[in-house]
Formats: sequence, C-alpha cells, structure tokens
Amino acid sequence: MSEAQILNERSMQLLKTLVERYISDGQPVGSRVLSKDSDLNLSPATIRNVMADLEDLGLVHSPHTSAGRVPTVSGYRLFVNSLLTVKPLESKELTHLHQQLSHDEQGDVIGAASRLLADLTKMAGVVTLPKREVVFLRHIEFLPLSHGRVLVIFVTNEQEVHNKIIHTAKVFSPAELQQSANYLNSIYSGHSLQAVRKSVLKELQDDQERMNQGMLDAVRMAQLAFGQDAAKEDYVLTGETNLMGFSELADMDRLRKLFEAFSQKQDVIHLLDQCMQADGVQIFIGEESGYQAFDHCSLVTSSYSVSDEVVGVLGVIGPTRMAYEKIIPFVDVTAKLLGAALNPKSASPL
Amino acid sequence: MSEAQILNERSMQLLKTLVERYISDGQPVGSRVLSKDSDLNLSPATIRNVMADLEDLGLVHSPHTSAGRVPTVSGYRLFVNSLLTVKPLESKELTHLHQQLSHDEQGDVIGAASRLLADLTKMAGVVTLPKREVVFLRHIEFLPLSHGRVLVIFVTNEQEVHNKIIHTAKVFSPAELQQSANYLNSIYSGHSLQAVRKSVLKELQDDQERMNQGMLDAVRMAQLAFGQDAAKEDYVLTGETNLMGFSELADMDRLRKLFEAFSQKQDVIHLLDQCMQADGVQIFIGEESGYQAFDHCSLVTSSYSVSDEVVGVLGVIGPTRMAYEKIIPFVDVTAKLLGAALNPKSASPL
DNA sequence: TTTAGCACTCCATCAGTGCGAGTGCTAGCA
DNA sequence: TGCTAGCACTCGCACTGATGGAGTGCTAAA
Repeated sequence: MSEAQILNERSMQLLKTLVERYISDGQPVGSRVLSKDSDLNLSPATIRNVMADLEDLGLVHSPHTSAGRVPTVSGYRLFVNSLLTVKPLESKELTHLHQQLSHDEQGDVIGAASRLLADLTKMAGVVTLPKREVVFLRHIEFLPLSHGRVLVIFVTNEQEVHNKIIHTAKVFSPAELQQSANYLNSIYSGHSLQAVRKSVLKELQDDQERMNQGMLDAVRMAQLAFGQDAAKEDYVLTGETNLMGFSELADMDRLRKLFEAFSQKQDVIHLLDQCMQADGVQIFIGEESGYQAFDHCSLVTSSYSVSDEVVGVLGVIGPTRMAYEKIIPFVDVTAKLLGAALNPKSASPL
Repeated sequence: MSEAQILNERSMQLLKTLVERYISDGQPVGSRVLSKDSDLNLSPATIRNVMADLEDLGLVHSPHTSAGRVPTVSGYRLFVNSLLTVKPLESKELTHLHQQLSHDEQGDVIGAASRLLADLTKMAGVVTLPKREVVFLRHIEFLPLSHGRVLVIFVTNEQEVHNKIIHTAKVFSPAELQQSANYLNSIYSGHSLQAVRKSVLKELQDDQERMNQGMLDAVRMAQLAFGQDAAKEDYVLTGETNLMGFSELADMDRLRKLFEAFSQKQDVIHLLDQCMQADGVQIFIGEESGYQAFDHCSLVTSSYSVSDEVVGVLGVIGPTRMAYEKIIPFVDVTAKLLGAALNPKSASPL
C-alpha cells in the first residue's frame, strides 16, 4: 500500500488505454472494456484494483458509483507528458497545409493559418498577429487634416502600414509637413522605432539651439507620432462555432463564458502571451490555464518564429477531450510552416 | 362568418394586448389573462371566440391544445405596423448615447455605436462600416518592395488610409516611384476614384504618344492600384454573447447556424444591404429575412447618413420576442446620432 | 352578441419500478 | 503476494402511471 510510489508500468499502461478509449468514445470506461482493450490479459477485477489506486492518486474519477472512470486533468496531464504516442501528420494533410500557407493569394497568411487550424481539427483555431521585438521605420508621411490635426502614416518592416492622427500645437502648411517628413525620413529611415524614440527625446532635451525651426517641428511631430506605441496585441480566431458541437461545452453558461472571453480578447491574449515564452508545443488542459472560461477546454499552442525570432503564437482550442496525439504534431508543423511563409527569403523548413 | 373582412377594432385591441403580454412574459397567453389585461371587460369565453378568429387568420398560434396563444410572424408584423405605441427614449439613455458618440476618444465611433446598441438592448448590435458612394482621392504614395512588388498607400476622404501591394512588370527605382506618385497626386488629387479610373483607362487607350515614359509608368501603376477596388463591405458586430441568454435561441443548432452566419458575414451583409435602401427604421421579423439562420430572430435596423448621403446601416439583432416599442426608437436615434458624429462639421441633430 | 358552464385535452410533475452497468469487497487460488 | 471469480450492492436511466392545473371548444341560455 505504499501510496506515494511511482506508478508502475502496468498502471501507466492502463491509464494510457483508458485515456485513449475515453478520448475516442466520450463514455466513462469500465473495467470490463479496459480489460479487453489493453493487451495485458488481466481480469476486470484486477483492473478495478488498479483503478482504485489511480483514483486515489487523482488521475481518474468516477462520475457516479456505477459508472466507469474518466480521466481528470492530472490524468490527462500525465498522459500528455509521458504516455502519448504522437501520430505524424498524414502526408495529404501536410501537403495541403503547405500549399495553403505558401501560395497565399490574399496577403492574409495569418487568417489562412487560423482557418486551417480550425478546419482540419474541427475545433477553434487561433493565431496572434506577428509582433516583432524590434521594428524598423521605413518611411513616414504627414497629411494635414482640419483643426490642426495631422494624419501620420508610417511604414515599418518592409510593408506594414500604420496610421494615426495627432494633434499639433500649431497649424502646419502642407509644404511644412512635407519638409518635416523628408527630414525625418532622411535621418531615421532604417532605424528601429526604439532608437527613433530615444533619439527624439534626446534631441528635444539637449541641444535645441543646434536645430532650425523646421527640424524642431519635425522632431516634435515625431515625438507625437511615436509617443506611446499602443501596439495592441491581437489575434485571429476562427471556427468558434465548431466548439458548439461538443457535448462537454453544450452547457449554455460555459459556452457563453467562453465566447465572452473570445470577444473580450484580454484573457485570451494573456494566455497566449504565456505560450510565447515556452518553446515547442505548450499545452493547457482544463483549469490549468487559470481562466474560468477555459475550465472545460484545452489549448494546444506553439510559438512561431521569423528568422529565429519568436514573433507570435498559434494554436487550437477545443474540449479537454481531444485527440492530443494528432493535434500536437499538427500545431507544431503549422507553426513552422507559418514562420516560413512569413519569412520572405526562406524556402520550406521541412 | 365573413372571413376575409378587415379585423375590427376589438380584435386588434386584443391582438395588441396579447403581443404585449407575450413579449413581457414569454408565456403563451390564455383567454383568462387576456380578459383581465385588456380594458374591454369581456369574458374569457368571448375572448376565446376572437382568438379562434385570429388563429384562422394566421395571426396567433397555439403551441398545443391547452396552452394559450402566441403571436405568429404575421401577428408580430401586424402589431409592429399598426398597433405599436412607441415609447420615446428615456432622457437618461439619450444623454448617455449622445455623450458616448460625440466624445469619441478612440477614433472608433463605429465600434462605440455597436457596443452601445448591444449594451443598452442586451442583445446584439451591428453597424456596417460607412461606405461613401463617391470616394475622393486625396494622396497616393508608392514604396518599393522586393521582387518588383510595390506597396501602394493612398488616402481618401480626408483620413481613410488604404494600402495594397501591386506587382509591376518592370522594377522601378525609388526615385522613379516618387516621381510617379508626384505626377499622379498633381493631376488626380481631389478627384473621385471613379473619375480617376475612367481617366486612367482613357489615357492608356487613346494618346500614349502624348505622354513621356514616366507619365506612362505612373498611369500604368495607377491602373494596377485602383484596378478593381475590392471595397469589401464589413460590419462591426458586438454582444453576440447576449443572444445566448434567450430561451428561444437556447437550441444549439439554431445558435450555431446564427453564429456561423455571423462569422461568414456574407448573409448578414446581404441582409443589411437591403436595409440600406429603405429609409427610416426597417424591420425583419423571423423568417421574413429569408435567411434560415435568422428564422427565430428579429432585426431592427436603420440606415445612417453623413451630409444627406446614406453611408451605412446599423441595427439590433435579437429574438423575435423583443420589446419593439423601445428598440425601434432607440435604433432610430442611434442612427441619427452616429450620422452626426461622423459628420465633422455638424452639431447635434436633435 | 355575449356569457356561463362543462367536458375534454394536453402538459408538467412526481413517485415508483425494473434493468443494466459497473463497482467494492471477500474468499480462494497459484 | 498477486491475481481472479463471485456476489451483493449502488446508482443512473428510461419507462410507467397517476395527479393536478391550465386552457380550450362547444353548447345553451341570457
């Protein structure tokens, strides 16, 4: 009865079979089924003893006296960590993925990836927008609006276009704005936004006498334009409706909490942010995420990188009872392919 | 027994009371309740006779033999068209609306309007992005990318920034691109996109010999840039999760169809497009919309205008059983306030 | 034309029942 | 000591029938 002992081979084997069976059937699995399903040639009675042990350890749980056993979160966790035999992607799926992500017509690779994740898993797919640590300023442009407001357009990293409206103290003529933009482009183009911000601050504090009025105006506007970069994180979520098909999420309250979290975005972003740190595939099972809305869900994610810099996270959201052995490699591969697709100069990473 | 006759005053009165009662309670309403609720001083028995007539006319319906009556779609329709006594907005709500929409901090009035619609009605709010019939080109800019691609940035209508990547036949130097942009800005700035497209086409067909190479390049690029303007219609939908609270939408299949329609967007856009034509408040009740996903929903919409031009639609989506008498004026006012908020030079329209 | 009365229908609820699945426990066996 | 067979027991589920309430349709009378 040494309770704190490491589980022996046999118990592990049984737990594995149980989880697999439960994932495929969705029914609590009883000792009888388990006895036939495992290759251990044990009688149901023996199995029941093992099950009692597993239950003591909190790995499985009985919904009621005369039902079979169901894995708990810890049970799933142990399964995923140590017992899982991942199934490699079918080559058909792989080529499909590859095609969809590399021949991207719409210029919306992120959306395409999200849709692929959702469609192929029949669950929800999520991809954060890529966010580079260092962002280079490529080009800046000012356009006058009414009431002393100025429309700032700037391009970063080759082709990302941002725009923003700033309020200036004095009213500038189009020509003045043009000059300012020219000046800023000439000195800051190619620099990182961080560097630009720092430099702008320094200019304004230190040696204002060195600059002429035009330069000063330009730098002041730059300060407004790059002031605090809101840089909202965001993600593309697709296939939410797929989640409505799962019986474990059929409860309207649960579902509502979940969908509310999706549209608030905040919690989801926090969660995905955590996944950004980890490398490789990161998994949250049920309550592990710490967010109530996700209590009955699992989240399988992987970060994706462009030229060795982690820039985002992508993943799949579904019920805790999901086919981890297929989802995990799938998320993994999709992350790699997306990274490759975002990198203009690279070929396939596989 | 003249069946095709116009309903008499009394029947109308009873239908009105029935609908009002059903909207507030959600229970089929019986003759007894109706007899007390209406000021007609009729006995339940008489009411039952009237109900039988209304049922023959398809205005009410009995879920089963011994239940009360429930309005049908036609019943609601008649109610909304002829019987409704609209309740003016509470002044508290009105000031709230007004505040939220005029002091728009985020630059996202559309989103704010959608959220207001959802929050104040506890249903779903939807607002289409404003779309002007004539769009004026304000400014255009080209930036070179790798592989002969060019990033086109153009600004329309004061401050709307669009960007697009085009593939050019030959590779241009930054200076050439700058020249082209200057040329296009000088001749097309201030013109409508439609006019620009037409003019570009004409230039290319007619008198190429008149132009030098630089101008020709510029015009060719303009053609690519303004080629087919995708101009996707889109909308901002909020408060979808509010719909999960309604018992008439508690059915998972219905709910799923509805949410799928929301994320496909297509059907919703078609529906909203229809509302664009009508002026004043437009209402679809249940199956009237023609889209299965909306079978158990009603849609109350109004178009909104900027300087007398209809530019978009906004509305509320909820179960057929909604408080029309409050929702209708609310949608109406919100549309007017949004129009005003989008018009930079106008004051309040009220 | 309206009303009162009555028989009838249907639904919702509840308790009772039997069945099947699966367990825990115990005793016996290798 | 570990495994197994057997047995009693528990629980959930589906079905049944009884009961009461709500509301109707019809009829006959005012």
